[in-house]
Amino acid sequence: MASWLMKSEPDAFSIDDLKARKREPWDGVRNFQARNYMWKQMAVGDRVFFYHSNCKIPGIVGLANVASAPYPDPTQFDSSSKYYDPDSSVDNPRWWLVDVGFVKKFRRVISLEELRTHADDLDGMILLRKGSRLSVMPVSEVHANTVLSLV
DNA sequence: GCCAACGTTGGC
DNA sequence: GCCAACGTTGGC
Repeated sequence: MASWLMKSEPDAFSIDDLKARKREPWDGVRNFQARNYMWKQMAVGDRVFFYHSNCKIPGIVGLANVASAPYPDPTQFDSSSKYYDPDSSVDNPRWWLVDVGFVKKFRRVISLEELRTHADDLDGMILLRKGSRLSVMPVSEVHANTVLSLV
């Protein structure tokens, strides 16, 4: 089972929202690398670390899982959506997503600041790389276990 | 709100 | 194919 980290701005969609909704299509991703992870590499049941970005205390706030096979992001075909992509077509969709399912909310936030204090164990973690802006990224087994040990 | 870092676009 | 310009991300 692979592990992933997916970022969300809590003002837009938080771990509490996922808890309430149980499951959510991860729409709106418009970055090719992030899309490729969802499209080509994720498998149903994979672990997902849910990360709150662009907020007071950025950090990992809980666990989710990959709850569906990849399918075309419907928002790309919706001209009223801010994620509408006129260059995409139903026959040849450009953007793919998976559904994400709620697993658990951590009792506390494993903040970015805290993660940085474990630089030895988390060496090479994409999230911690300078300038990293990926919103969907793989997490190695070692890094995943380190994060879980902090919870 | 600032701004560094990055991805994407488009002119050439 | 280069690269400047632009828009976005996201920590601070």
